[in-house]
Amino acid sequence: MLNMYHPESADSTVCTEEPIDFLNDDGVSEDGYHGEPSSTTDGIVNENVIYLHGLPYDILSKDESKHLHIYAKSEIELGPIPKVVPLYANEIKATEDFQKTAMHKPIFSSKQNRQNGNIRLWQFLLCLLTNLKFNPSHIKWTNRSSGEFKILRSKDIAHMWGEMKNNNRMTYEKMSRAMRNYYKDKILTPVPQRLVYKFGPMSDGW
DNA sequence: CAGCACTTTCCTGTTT
DNA sequence: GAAACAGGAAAGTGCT
Repeated sequence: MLNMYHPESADSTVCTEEPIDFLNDDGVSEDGYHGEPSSTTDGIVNENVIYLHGLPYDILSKDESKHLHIYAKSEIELGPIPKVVPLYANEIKATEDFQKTAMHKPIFSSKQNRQNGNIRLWQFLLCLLTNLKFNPSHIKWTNRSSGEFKILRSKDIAHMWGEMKNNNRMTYEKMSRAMRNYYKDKILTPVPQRLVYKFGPMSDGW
């Protein structure tokens, strides 16, 4: 997978008005880029979509000078999404500097999140959302700017959560109960659609 | 060991 | 009927 963008132009508010140019350092092949991304870095998923900071952008066109013209989908805004994210749940656990590199730091700095060093369920979900290994195949934003997301592969995600906690008895039934506990504290807010949740005012980092 | 935060487990009932 | 959703209640886990 190729890194396709200039960090200095991709960092903040790419977006809705003007097309942004991205240079392909290795050249753009005639047949485009297909198939699954093979690394944690952002890049072109297929001829129509590029990921930046874990978020999808439509590729409008590419020109002879190896520039891509992209637009964010209308509901998407670029936030402070980390560039470096872990690939797998067990890798998250094994990575000692997870808190420094994988997650945006406000997630771990707010008051209600620093009781202990364990990752919380909502942080785990946010991590999956910022990782193109799982977004959009397992979990995806349904409204990026409002923090609304949908779980697509409930069994797999529950299993990964269990893996994370060394608990092979975890199910979506039980994981979703833990998610509903968040409603009271406004870490998540309910959305009246199956498998759709939304980050609330007491969560951050998204 | 105690107390606390955060689940996890179980359960009954409801909704999609 | 299966899969999700809703919460109450109690037990378990990891930390300070």
